[in-house]
Amino acid sequence: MEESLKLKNQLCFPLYACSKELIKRYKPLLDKLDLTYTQYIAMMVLWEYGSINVKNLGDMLYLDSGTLTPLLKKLESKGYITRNRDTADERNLIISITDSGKKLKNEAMGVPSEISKCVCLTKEEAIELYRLLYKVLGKFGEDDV
Amino acid sequence: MEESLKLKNQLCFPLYACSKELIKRYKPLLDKLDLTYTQYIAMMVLWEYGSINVKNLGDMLYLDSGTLTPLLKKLESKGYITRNRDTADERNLIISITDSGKKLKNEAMGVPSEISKCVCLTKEEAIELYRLLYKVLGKFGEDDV
DNA sequence: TTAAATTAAATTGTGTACAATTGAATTGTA
DNA sequence: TACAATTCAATTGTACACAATTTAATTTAA
Repeated sequence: MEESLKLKNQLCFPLYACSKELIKRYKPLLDKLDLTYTQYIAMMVLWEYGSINVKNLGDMLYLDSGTLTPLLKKLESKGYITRNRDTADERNLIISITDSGKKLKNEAMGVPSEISKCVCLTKEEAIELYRLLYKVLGKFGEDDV
Repeated sequence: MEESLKLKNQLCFPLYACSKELIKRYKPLLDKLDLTYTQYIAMMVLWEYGSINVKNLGDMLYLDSGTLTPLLKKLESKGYITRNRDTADERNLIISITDSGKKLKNEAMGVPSEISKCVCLTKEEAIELYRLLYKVLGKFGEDDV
């Protein structure tokens, strides 16, 4: 049989499966913070930068407004962020972290180390995997999709 | 600032982003076959095995019945598969490929090579990425989630 | 300087994903 | 052999994910 269309010969499939399975490992940890994985990566950007508009947040997370708009409204309803139009350019919506959102960071502090326990790679392998993923991602950034 | 919660220091994020971005590259190719990515990987299993029950298909694709049931009904409505209870054990639903589903394979033949053009890795890097992804996935298979 | 083009967020519609539950069929065991 | 436990697919409910479109604001160019 022709090999090229077999599941085991694809690169995308383990990428897709691995991503989903690892995200499942976040669930019990993030449940304690009342966050989903997507909400968590949005909060990570806000913990680092404090505020950002939806466009730039979307560029960072590889998500569009169709995904972010409802997600950010949910984070707003939880009290972790505020959503305000940029007075200098009313097209932009500026997302800012609240005090409550900042406090959440302390509770999230243990998450990365818990997750790293799920990944059975040597330090060197993890670094190589990281490098290869960003190499593939980098090429995508250059293309206009 | 504490580094551990920065987006750029996570392994899961590039995994998640890379998976999504690569799947986007499938879209124009799969649109021609009237398949989504998830439908495509289900068809790949059927092109190889001809028929399989939902449980085993789900184990292979890391998907549960909540995802597969509607997806398989859609593939059935397109005429690519049939869905029949196993007479030996009525709990099992057996998915079988139709002639129309088999013909679709010819049209899909060019997809893997088109996709490999999107991945700017050397042969050796692609092999290493594949190995690392399956190493991480393998560990998940051992755990009971 | 105003009409066309561009940009940003929101909206709409379709299709996953998955946790939790349900219900039917089968299996294990007292 | 009944009945409890298990297994499998389907269902329910929530949350993305993204293409395509819409609307409003801003920028560009004739």
